[in-house]
Amino acid sequence: MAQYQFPISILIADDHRLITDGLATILGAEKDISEIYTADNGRDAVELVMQHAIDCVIMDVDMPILNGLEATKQIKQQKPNVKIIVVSMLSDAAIVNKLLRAGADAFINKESGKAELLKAINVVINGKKYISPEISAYLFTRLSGPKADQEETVERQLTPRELEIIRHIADGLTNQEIAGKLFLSTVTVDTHRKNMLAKLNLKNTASLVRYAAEHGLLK
Amino acid sequence: MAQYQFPISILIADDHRLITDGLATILGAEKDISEIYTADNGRDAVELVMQHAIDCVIMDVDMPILNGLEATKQIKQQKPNVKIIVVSMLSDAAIVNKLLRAGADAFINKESGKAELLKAINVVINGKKYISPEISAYLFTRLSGPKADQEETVERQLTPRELEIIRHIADGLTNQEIAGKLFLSTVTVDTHRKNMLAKLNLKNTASLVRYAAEHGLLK
DNA sequence: TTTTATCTACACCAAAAAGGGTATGCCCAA
DNA sequence: TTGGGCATACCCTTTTTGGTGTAGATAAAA
Repeated sequence: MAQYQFPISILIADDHRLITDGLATILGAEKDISEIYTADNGRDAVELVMQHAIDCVIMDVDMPILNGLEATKQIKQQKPNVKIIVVSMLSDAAIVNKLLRAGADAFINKESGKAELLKAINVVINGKKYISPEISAYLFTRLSGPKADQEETVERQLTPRELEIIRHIADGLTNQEIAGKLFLSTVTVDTHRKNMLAKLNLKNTASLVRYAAEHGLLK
Repeated sequence: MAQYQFPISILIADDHRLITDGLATILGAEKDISEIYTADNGRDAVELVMQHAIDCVIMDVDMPILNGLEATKQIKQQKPNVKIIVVSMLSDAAIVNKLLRAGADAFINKESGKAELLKAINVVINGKKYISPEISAYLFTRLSGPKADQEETVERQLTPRELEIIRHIADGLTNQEIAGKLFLSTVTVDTHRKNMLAKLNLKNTASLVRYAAEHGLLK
C-alpha cells in the first residue's frame, strides 16, 4: 500500500465470529497493518472508531443493535476521513444506494477473496473508491436495464414534440409560457399533455412529471 | 468460458491500429475465440456486425465517422444479443451513463490488462454485465457525492408531513384523495403543497414533483 | 396510393389547482 | 414566556386540469 501514515489500523465489524477471526488473521499477516480491532455489532463499531485512531473499517451490512448502514452514517458524520469498506452479500445489493449516500468508500462481496479485500483497502486508503465488479453489475443493471427498456419503449411512445413539452412542463412552465416559447396555441400544448397522459396511462400532470423524471426523459 | 456456442467470434472496433492489432493478437491466442474482425470506425463496425455472425464487440468510445455510443445504439437496436464491451479512458467516464442506456454490456479501461479483458468477455458472453472497478469508482462518486449533499439540505427543508404529501402528489393522487388517505382536510393538503412551493422557491406542482424526483425524495 | 403517425387546433364542461391571504392550536427551545 | 416551527383549516378569485371529441395539414411508411 502506498502514501499514507503507515502502518494503518483497521476495525472489522461483523457479527459472525468466524469472519472477524478469519479476516483478522489475513490482515494480521500484512506488514502495513498494525492494529486490528473487532466489533460484533454496529454500536460497538461506532464507539471503537470514536475512541481509537482507526483508519479503515470493514463493515458488515447485517449486524445486531445497529446495522451497517446506520453505523456507516454515524461514523462518516463524526469522522469523515475514516474509510469504510462494506462487505455485502449480493442480496444486500438493494441498499447499496443508501450506503453510497451514507458515505461508504468501497463495496466488496463476501465471496470476494483475500486479494480483492487487500486491493480495496489499498484503494480506499489512497482516497479512491472501489466497487467489486459483481456489485457493479448490480448497479449497472439498475442503471441500464430498466432505463434501456424504458427508453426503448418510452421514447418510442412519446413523440419528439411531446418530449419537448413534458420537459417544459417539468421545468415549471405553464401552458401559456410553453405555447409562447414554441409558438403554439395553449390548447395545443394542452392537447399534447393530455395525449401523453392517455398513452402512458397516467392520472395527472404530477404523475406525468414523476414518470418523466424517473425514466430519464428530462434534459 | 462457459455455456455458449463456442468458439465465439469477436469484432474489435478501434481507430488506433496498434490497439486493434494488439488485442487481435491477445485474443487470437484464445482457443474459444475463432473469428476476429476489426474495424477502425463506428460505421464499419455496425456494418460488420450486420453482415457476420459476431458474438461480441470490443468497442472504443472515440472513433471517427460514427462514435462508440452511436455504434452501440445501432448495433443493440438491430441485434440486441450482440454483446458490447466498451473500452473507455477514464476521461470518457462522463458518457458512461449514455452508453449504459444504449445497451453496453461491459466497461473496461484502456489501462486494463489482458486478464480483465478476458474476464469481461467471459462475463458478458454469459449474459451478465461487467464494469471494471476503476470505472465503478466514477459511477460511485456520481451516486454518492451529489445525493449525499442534497439529502442533507433538502430533507432538512421539508418536514415529514410535507415529504409524505409530496410523495402522494407525485403518485398522482389529488388533494382530495390525499386528504382522505391522511384524514385531513383538502385545504390542509393544499396548504402543505403551497408551503413547499414557497420554501423551495418553485413555481408549481410540476416543478415540485420534478424536484422531489431528482432529489430522491420519492419513496 | 392509401394508411398511419404526428402536429396542430378547437369545443365543452366539471373539477381541481393556483395564488393570495389569514388563523388557531401545539410543542419545543431560547 | 415567548417566539418559531409545524400541522391544521378556511376564504376568495382566477386559471388550469382532466375527460372526451373533432379535425385539418403534412410527412412517412406500407
